[in-house]
Amino acid sequence: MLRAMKQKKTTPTMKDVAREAGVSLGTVSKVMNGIPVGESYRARVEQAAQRLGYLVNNYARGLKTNRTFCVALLLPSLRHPFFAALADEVVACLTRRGYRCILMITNFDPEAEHKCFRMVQQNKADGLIALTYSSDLVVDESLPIVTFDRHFGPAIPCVSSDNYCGGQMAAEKLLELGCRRLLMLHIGADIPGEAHKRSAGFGDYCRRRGADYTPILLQEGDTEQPFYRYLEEHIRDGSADFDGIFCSSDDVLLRIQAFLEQHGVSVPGDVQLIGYDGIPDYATGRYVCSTIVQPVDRMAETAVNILLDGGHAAAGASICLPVKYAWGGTTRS
Amino acid sequence: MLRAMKQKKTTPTMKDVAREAGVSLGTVSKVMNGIPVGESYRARVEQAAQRLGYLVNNYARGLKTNRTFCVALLLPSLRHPFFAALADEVVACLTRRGYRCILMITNFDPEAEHKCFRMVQQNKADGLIALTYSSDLVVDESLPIVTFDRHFGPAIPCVSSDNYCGGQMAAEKLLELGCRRLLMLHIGADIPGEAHKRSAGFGDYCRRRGADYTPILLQEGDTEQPFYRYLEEHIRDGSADFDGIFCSSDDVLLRIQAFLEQHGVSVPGDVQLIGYDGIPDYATGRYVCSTIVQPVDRMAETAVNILLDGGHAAAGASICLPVKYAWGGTTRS
DNA sequence: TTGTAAGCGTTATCAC
DNA sequence: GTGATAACGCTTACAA
Repeated sequence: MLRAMKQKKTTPTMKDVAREAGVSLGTVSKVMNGIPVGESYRARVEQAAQRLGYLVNNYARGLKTNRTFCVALLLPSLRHPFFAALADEVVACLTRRGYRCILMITNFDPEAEHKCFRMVQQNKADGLIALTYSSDLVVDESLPIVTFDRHFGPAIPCVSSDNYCGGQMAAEKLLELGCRRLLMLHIGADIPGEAHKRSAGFGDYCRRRGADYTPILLQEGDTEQPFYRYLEEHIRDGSADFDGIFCSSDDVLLRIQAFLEQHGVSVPGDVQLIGYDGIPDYATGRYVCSTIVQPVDRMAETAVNILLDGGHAAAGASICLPVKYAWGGTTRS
Repeated sequence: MLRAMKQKKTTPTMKDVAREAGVSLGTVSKVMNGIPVGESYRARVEQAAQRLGYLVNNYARGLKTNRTFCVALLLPSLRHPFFAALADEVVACLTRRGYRCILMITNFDPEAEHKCFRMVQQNKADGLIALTYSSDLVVDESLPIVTFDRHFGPAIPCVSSDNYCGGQMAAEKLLELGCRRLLMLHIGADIPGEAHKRSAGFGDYCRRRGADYTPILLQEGDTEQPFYRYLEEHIRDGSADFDGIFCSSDDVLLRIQAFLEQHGVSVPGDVQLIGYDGIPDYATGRYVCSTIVQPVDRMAETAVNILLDGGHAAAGASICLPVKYAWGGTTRS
């Protein structure tokens, strides 16, 4: 197989296919786009394309059509399994629908978030799915956006798990399991989003049932020190003033659990714990603690569907997806 | 604020900026690309761009220049923290260098991988970073590629942690900690990549030291049943025939540990365990087990650098980055 | 230096 | 139904 002269390393274009197939440019375009065309023509074009290894150039197409089949996903990090799972599912949904995903990681940095917004527009992504903590999301109105857990005004749909209901479920479960003095440990309660509804649901339920409960609310970015201080002050010789705790997320729970056990309090013997998120452990596939499970897959799918189908029609729609309680060892069964 | 007639929702183009600034198209282009231009012109163009909220259209630019500042990342999944961490770091590196990242998830499906390769070319990504299990990677020669852990011929650079050395370190450590009858549990040993060197290093070290060791090698995709069967057969009344195990990854270790404890064998009291990967637990920030730590950040950075700078120069370069041992509770300290 | 114009690879609007 | 042809928004010789 001699190939003496270095082929000009130029990928084949529609023009090449047209020449190869002996048809015109427009015809090739039609074939590539599934637009009806004479059967014999279609065959010749497809063969020619095959022979040449032709693939349509998405950049050229995007320039013409203003559709890039590309959606940007903005997340704070991938180090947290909840975010990772979300990304995994979003990419899967987008792929199924023939879209690509540009992944952007902000590390919780508002400036990085703004840079990303700019990049998204510049890159002509067809839409943006964002889970962000910055309070001001400034981006062109014409760009379809869907957020997770965060409200940016009525024009921007937000999908989340049913945090309020989840909070209620946690309270209900703890009471049902015999807890009488409840604690609620919430970090990130200042964010004007969905997540703070977890504590609202929990509190409302307790109040309605006349249950004894103490909320400790911390701001996003705070240290969890106040939690530990409180626990310390309310534990005497391995016996605690409380017997049930609802934590605003599983990772908080895990740290609290370690702290309790370290102080001679047994879980779930003395104190029962329920968290929020419900991402299975990667090694065992089991939940790491008793928890309110967010339907990550449905959240991802819903976000993608709203973004792609809803257009601006679904604007203002705030979707809460149902959660469920799952046992994971930190409550009695 | 009256805005009776719906503005034509068209984003400003260079032409608009040129008109607004009273200069020519080419001048605007030069300004946007940092090419020297009269100071007064530059100022006027920049102001005009600002006023109009102009951003250069990357798709049009890419069409002209054949550079998209976009790199594709191909991973099997994001549900495994090692992959997630890798993705996190790769995106961070790319972002620092002004690149975007198209994330593709294959779920270990070879067909999905092939689809992705096609997409990458079609999308005119500037390069591809891939961690794949399919044995035949078919993709245009002109597309720069870097792999993790996997050799695809001399033309494609591969970055990995120093698996061989890691295997040796594990053996050395276990012997140093007093283990005398070692076990090596490896899954995925059939893949012609880097990871199988973990067991090679372990085995070689044991042999050189005349240490007693038993390897159990499983293929990728196999069930881990043979591991458990072996363990079962070699445990009598909570005492085991072995006192040290090297697992090919942390998640295998975690399952083995659970199994042992379930059978009355204490870790690290009776048996000490060392894994591979070393991704910290997201809740505590600590390693979930004693392990050989892969330098995820350096691996990501190296891959990105080779891809972006090395061009085809670094072709064939196989980079092994140094690992380290870290204690995580499954060995004696 | 700055302006002009020819493409880059598509799609879409026309006459044919 | 098929084939020219004019955009799409930009870069880049090249001319002024």
